Amino acid sequence: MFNAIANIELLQLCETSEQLATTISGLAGKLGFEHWMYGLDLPVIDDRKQQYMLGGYPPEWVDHYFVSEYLRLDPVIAHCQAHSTPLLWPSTNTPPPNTDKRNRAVWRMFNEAREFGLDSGISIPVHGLGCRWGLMSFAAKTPMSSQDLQDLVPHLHLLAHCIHDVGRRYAPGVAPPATAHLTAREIECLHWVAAGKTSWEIGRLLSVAERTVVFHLQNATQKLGVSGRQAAIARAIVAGLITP
Amino acid sequence: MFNAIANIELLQLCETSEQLATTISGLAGKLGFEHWMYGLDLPVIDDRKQQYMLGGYPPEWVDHYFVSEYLRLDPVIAHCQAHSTPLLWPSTNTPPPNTDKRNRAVWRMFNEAREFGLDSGISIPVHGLGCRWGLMSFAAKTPMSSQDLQDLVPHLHLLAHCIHDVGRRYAPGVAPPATAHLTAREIECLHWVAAGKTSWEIGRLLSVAERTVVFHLQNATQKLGVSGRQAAIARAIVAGLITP
DNA sequence: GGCGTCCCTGTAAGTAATTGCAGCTGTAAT
DNA sequence: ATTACAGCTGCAATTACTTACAGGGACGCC
Repeated sequence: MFNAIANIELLQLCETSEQLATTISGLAGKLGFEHWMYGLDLPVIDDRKQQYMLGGYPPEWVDHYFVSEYLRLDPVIAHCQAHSTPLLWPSTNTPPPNTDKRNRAVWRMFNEAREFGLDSGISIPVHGLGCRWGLMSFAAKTPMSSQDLQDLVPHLHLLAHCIHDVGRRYAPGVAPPATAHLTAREIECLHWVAAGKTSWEIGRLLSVAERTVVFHLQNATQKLGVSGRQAAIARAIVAGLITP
Repeated sequence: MFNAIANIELLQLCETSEQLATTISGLAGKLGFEHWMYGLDLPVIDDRKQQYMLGGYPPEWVDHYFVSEYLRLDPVIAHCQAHSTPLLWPSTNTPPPNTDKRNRAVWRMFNEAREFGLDSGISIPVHGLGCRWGLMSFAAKTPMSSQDLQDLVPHLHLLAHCIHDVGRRYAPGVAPPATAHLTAREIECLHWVAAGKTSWEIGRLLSVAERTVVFHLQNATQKLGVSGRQAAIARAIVAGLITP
């Protein structure tokens, strides 16, 4: 029904954001979804500044979403940040959960979404190099059968990740990580410095002079193309050189 | 053929590493794969120290892999670190690529793997919260048809991510991020400090006194439960609070 | 009103990082 | 054998961060 490999190749061919959006719309439509959205670098603090978004929901819903500060409430966001598994949106027939204040707000949010033309839906977390994360959502205007939706899950999940692999190329910010070739010692020093150790302490740990640690960190900082130990830590982490 | 939701639930029920391994073996076997491996926190520098591995290949192959320092050569590793899409291992009938030195080494590696009982295979990158990444591989002793393998891709991809969601709970290291509630100002300051700015510069950017920036960073550091600005940066990044 | 939280600011002493200088060893490749 | 590079070390001056003292203003909530 759905050739994954062919789709990957189709997506890889896209050379602009617009081309990608058109291709995704075609694929999503074929699967029965009128709306889709790809979001990357979603901010924890609620402003629409540095995030990258593709595709879209009805503009009225997006506006309503932001003015209502749903970003902090939305369980989809929370799930996608912390998990890797797809999340099916609550369906209409689910009864409202018990009398928790937050739960009722969430319930209201999904009901409002339906009024804006977002009925059945699924969101897939996408995580990638450099601590970047985002999500890919598919939504249908009319209810879909639970069985149909479940059959689609694996394909949508794979599709989302293929889109992610292409889409993040066009997201602004985050310069190409340019995996600099750091030596083992440099990585070691960065690792400890990211753990909060001072140069002197690292010297003890590695059985070298404090000066030597400074030296390695200096070299690492230069290779990473940044200024300052702190920026070096950030770069090393997003480049996947250290895992603190 | 394969109920994704049921599998997720099956995996979520696992309460130990061993239980998880047994469940995965069952699922992988049902799909025709004798071997599978889940690896997390793969080190860039080649030692088997802090990584977490589940399942396994023939021990002889693993030993050979490490003594040959294939970790640096393996294209699967490189792909999984930088991408989110599955990678099918080169099949037997693929002719050896042109006369590149590295390519020939890679070719030799895959051929050796076949001799150890790893014929057809697929690797799926898994990325998750906190810059952790790893991969999930499935391998069959006997060649599988290209078509069969392609049909399985979406299911294996989803399965890998479900496994990842459960498996990383048992990986050592990395304490639960414990998403501390930082204020907007604190996050803002952390963001700039991760970019290499000094307190004074951030003060200019935010139009506040240098002292105030120090104050916010102090609070943030305390909330993150670490000591030192550098450790705070690392924590904030892996917790997804900032994206530098 | 009282309480909590966030935001803001000052002084001052102590500690750590940054940057410049100069020099040493060992190993691996050409 | 020369070159290149990784690893190692010392001294010194400047800049930046850490910590502990102390304080005020604005807002929302019960």
